[in-house]
Amino acid sequence: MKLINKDTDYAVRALMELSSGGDSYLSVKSISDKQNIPYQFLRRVIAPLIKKGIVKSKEGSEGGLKLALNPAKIKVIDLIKIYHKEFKMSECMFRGKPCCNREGCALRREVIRIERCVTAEFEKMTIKTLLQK
Amino acid sequence: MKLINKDTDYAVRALMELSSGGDSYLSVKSISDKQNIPYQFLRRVIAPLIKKGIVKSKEGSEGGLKLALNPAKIKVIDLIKIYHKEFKMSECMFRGKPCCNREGCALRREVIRIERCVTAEFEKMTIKTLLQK
DNA sequence: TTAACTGATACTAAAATAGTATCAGTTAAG
DNA sequence: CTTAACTGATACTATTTTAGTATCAGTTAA
Repeated sequence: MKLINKDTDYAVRALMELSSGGDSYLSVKSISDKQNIPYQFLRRVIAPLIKKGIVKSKEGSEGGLKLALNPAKIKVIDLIKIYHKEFKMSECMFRGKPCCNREGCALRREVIRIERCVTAEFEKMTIKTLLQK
Repeated sequence: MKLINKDTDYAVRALMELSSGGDSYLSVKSISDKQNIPYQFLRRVIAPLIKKGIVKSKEGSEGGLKLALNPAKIKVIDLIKIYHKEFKMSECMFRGKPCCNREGCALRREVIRIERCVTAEFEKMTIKTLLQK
């Protein structure tokens, strides 16, 4: 029943940390220390952000991370989608099989409506808007 | 990432079935057949509904279930709460320990706001409103 | 008496979630 | 030219949640 899992939570916090880091490279270690995030976990969380071009990395000593995008361009909905694969609260699926009741399901139609509203909220939410609060 | 789990889904469908059953007792077996719900699972799902006074049961042969409340009085939010214990999408907890970042967490504040909106929607939704769609 | 029911609960399996460990390769500085 | 401080990649474990099954007991109408 959680909209946000640890991956998304840690990603958001790391990105907020990077936002305040200016143009210099910050090491994953320093972020994990400051934000109290398990180091190895954070490294795994950050990997897809680098692949997606949200974060830039520099290898080697004195290396680290910095933002590749403006904080205003980094939407929370995109982060959620990265760590959930499919952002679908109404996906009545289990072991690949869609629920047999799908088509006529009144509850499902309502959940889809609510989901659209939640998605819209996370669409508006960016690292920048979070920093402003 | 699901707002509704199988327990809630099955409970809603069983309650809709009971709504159209008038004042007679319907057996769990007949509901599970009609709605394609695993029988033993459905029995376990229904147990708390009986305890909470949402459904009335009659034991023995020719026994079964019927609604104890008007469909308009049965809120989906209450069902969700029954099967999730705590309806809290923003509960940054793991193994009983609250996340150390709780107080200053901008993301959490926003998720709480969104949660209030989702809760309000499920508060308005009843078995009756679902039957009308 | 028995078949059709509910009450209660213990069990298993799979998936999601959270966290750890370890291999390798890169780079700046001494 | 070595070494310490980094990232890249991935394999592993543990815990919790979710979904489903099995079984023993008691109740009641025919």
